[in-house]
Amino acid sequence: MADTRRRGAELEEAILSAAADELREAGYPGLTMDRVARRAGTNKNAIYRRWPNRAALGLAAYRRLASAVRPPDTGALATDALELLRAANRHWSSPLGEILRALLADAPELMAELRGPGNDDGSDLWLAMLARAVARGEARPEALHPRVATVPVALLRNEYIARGAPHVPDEVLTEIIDLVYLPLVRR
Amino acid sequence: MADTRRRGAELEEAILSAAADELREAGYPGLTMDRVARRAGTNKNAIYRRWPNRAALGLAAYRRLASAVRPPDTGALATDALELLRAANRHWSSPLGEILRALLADAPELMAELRGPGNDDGSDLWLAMLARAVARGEARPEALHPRVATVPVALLRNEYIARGAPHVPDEVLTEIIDLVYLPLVRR
DNA sequence: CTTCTTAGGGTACGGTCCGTACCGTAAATC
DNA sequence: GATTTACGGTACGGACCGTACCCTAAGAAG
Repeated sequence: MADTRRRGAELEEAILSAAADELREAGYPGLTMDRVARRAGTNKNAIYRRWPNRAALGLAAYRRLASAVRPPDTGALATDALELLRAANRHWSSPLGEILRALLADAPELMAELRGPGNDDGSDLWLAMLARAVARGEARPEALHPRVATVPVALLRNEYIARGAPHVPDEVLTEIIDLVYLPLVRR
Repeated sequence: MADTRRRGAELEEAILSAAADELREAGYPGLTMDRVARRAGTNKNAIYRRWPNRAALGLAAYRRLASAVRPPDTGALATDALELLRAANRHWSSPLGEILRALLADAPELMAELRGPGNDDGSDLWLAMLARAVARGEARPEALHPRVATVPVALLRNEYIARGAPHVPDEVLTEIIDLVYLPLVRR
C-alpha cells in the first residue's frame, strides 16, 4: 500500500487548513477535534502533539483567517475616525468577528498574545490617524496616547460584549465619534 | 416513610440556594445541573421544570449573590468618578465578577435582561453623579448622556474582556479618569 | 372522605465532546 | 540495514447536558 504518510510541516499545514475550514463553516462551537482530525485526514494524536487544547488550535486557525485592516486617510479627523470604527464594526459583526468573540470568551488568557507586539488590536492605526490630525492642528497633542486614541474601539467592543449584540448599528458608531471621540481629542 | 416532599416555592428556593452555593464555591464552570440537584436534595427534573438550561439557572443564582452599589458623593467630580470606577473594579475583580464574566461569555443574549429597566449596569449612577457635577458647574451639560456618562465603565469592562486580565490595577483606573473622562466631560 | 391531577424523586440513558492511551507501521536518521 | 521518531487507527474514560420513564406524595376536586 502506498501509504504516502505526511509528516512535520506538511501535516501541520493540513491540520491548520482543516481547522480554518471548520471555523469558517461552523464557527468556533463547530470546531471539534474529531472533525478537524477527520477533515485533515489524520487523527487527534497529531493535533495534540502540536496544540495543547482546542482553544489553542482555534486561535491558530483564526489567525490565518484574519486579515489586516488598511488605514483610511480622508484628510479629516471625523471621517477618518468613523471609517476606522466602521472597519472594526464590520470585522466584529462578520462571521469572523463571531469567532473572535467566542474565542475570547472561551480562552481570554490566550487572547493576550493577539495583543502583543506587532498587534492586531489596531492601536497603531488609531495613533497614526490621530497623529495626522494633530499635525493638521485638528487634535490636541495630549490626546496622542494609546488609552485615549483607542477609546472608540474599546467602546465598540464593549457594545458587543456587554450587550451580546450580533450587530451594532451605524448610529451607535456616529454617536461614539460625535459625542465622545471628537469632544475628547479636539483642541 | 415520612417523605415530607417539598413543592413549589419552597423547592424553588432550595434549588436556587443550592445553585448560589455552588456558584460561590466553584464558580460558573463548577455549576453543574447534577451537583445542584444533589445539593438541593432533588433531581434535575425539578430544575428543568423551572429553568430551560444551565445558563438561565446560573443567571438566576448570580442575581441573588450580587448586591447593589451605593453611589459615592464626595463633592468633586474627579473623586466621585474614581470612586465609582473603583467600585466597579472591585466587583469585576471579585469572585463574583469572574462569575459574571463567565456568564456573559456563555450566554450573552441572556445578559441583556440584566441591563433592562431597573438595571444594574449602573448608568443611572453615573448620570446622577454627573448631574451633580453639572449643577456645580464642573461638567458640560452636553455630557449628560448615557453614552458619555458611562465611558469609564465601558473602558474598564473592555480592559477585563479584551485582555482577559483577572485584575485591573488602580493606575489604569486613574488613567481612564484623568486622561479620558475628565477631559471629556469638563467644560 | 375518595378520586383525580399535578409535581417531586429516583434513576437511567442517549449524545457530544475532550483529552489520553495503545499498537502497529511508514518515514526519517544513523 | 538497524533504530528512532512521528503518523494513523481506534478505543476508551470521563464530564456534562438535556430527556424519558416510572412510581409516589401533596394538594385539589368532587
